[in-house]
Amino acid sequence: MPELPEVETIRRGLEPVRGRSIASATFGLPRLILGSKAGELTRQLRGQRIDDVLRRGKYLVLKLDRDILIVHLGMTGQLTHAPAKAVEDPRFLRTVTGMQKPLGVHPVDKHTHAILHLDDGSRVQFRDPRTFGKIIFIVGHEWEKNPRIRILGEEPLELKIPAFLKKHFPSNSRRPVKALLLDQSFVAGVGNIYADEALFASGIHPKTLVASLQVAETTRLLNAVKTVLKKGIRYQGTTFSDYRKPDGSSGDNYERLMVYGRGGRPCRSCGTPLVKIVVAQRGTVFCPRCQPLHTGKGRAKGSGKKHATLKTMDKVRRPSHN
DNA sequence: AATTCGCCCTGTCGGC
DNA sequence: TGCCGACAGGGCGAAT
Repeated sequence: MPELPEVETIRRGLEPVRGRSIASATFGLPRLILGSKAGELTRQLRGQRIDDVLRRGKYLVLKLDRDILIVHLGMTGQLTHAPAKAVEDPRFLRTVTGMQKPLGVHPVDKHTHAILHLDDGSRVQFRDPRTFGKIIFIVGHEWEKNPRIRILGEEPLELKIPAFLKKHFPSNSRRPVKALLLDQSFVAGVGNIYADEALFASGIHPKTLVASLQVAETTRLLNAVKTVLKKGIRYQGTTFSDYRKPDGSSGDNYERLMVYGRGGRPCRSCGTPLVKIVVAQRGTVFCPRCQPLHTGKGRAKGSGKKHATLKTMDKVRRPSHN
């Protein structure tokens, strides 16, 4: 599933379309389009220049000279940029794990739901077999007011941790911490892969209740979020089935993952078999030894030393109102 | 109010 | 070989 590192990699790969104009556009599946209708959208986009390619969370934002086109890749969305003389590569369609990288972009097939024909003869193609993706058209440039964008939390790579924790950490929440990481209104762009990776990297069990997290742990966790996202970007994203870069090739991060997709296999750190469970309705892999579960009760008492949770810190700072 | 659940969708895979 | 159910999961709206 394309998460922040995959969308960022796609954004960077689409740099060459900056300054190009949309000569024509075609759309399939109407239900993937929000803010306009297929036929109308073709007319609205024609002639517009692509001034910038931005990213917010898992959303890719095309800034046009008059309007905004936002793409969300859902589960299996792919955006490829086919040069004018692109060779369509049938191998693109094969499951990718362990295979060679494709040589060209995907063929236009029944899963290709949008094509932007640019003025240099190249094409931007949107393909999405499971159709969880969305194409959002926004008239004018005020895209950040869109409800789906407005509710997003901060960009994890930009936030300053201590200030962020004070302001945005739900210290009373009874949710498991993994659910919080997946909540796009907390931080924007973390999905199932990088949530599991960040929890492993910080040694935190995915079912740990948010309210019982200690300050040191939340700090470690957010640092880990940053680290695993940056690593994902460095290796140009995680391909385990559908994700591709705009040139059609696969990302290199899959083989570098510590836990995601490795249930039952030995922990790369301690050798203990990794365990797969369900948390927040999502498959979740963790190491029972590196990520032990502490309950809210036992932890602060057991050792002689007290560890402050954000909640208890809050109480020190300002007395409770109830 | 906070949290969980059900649903959307289709390719792939294991079992028989 | 072919059929079939289980599974994958981001995000939204409904239910609890």
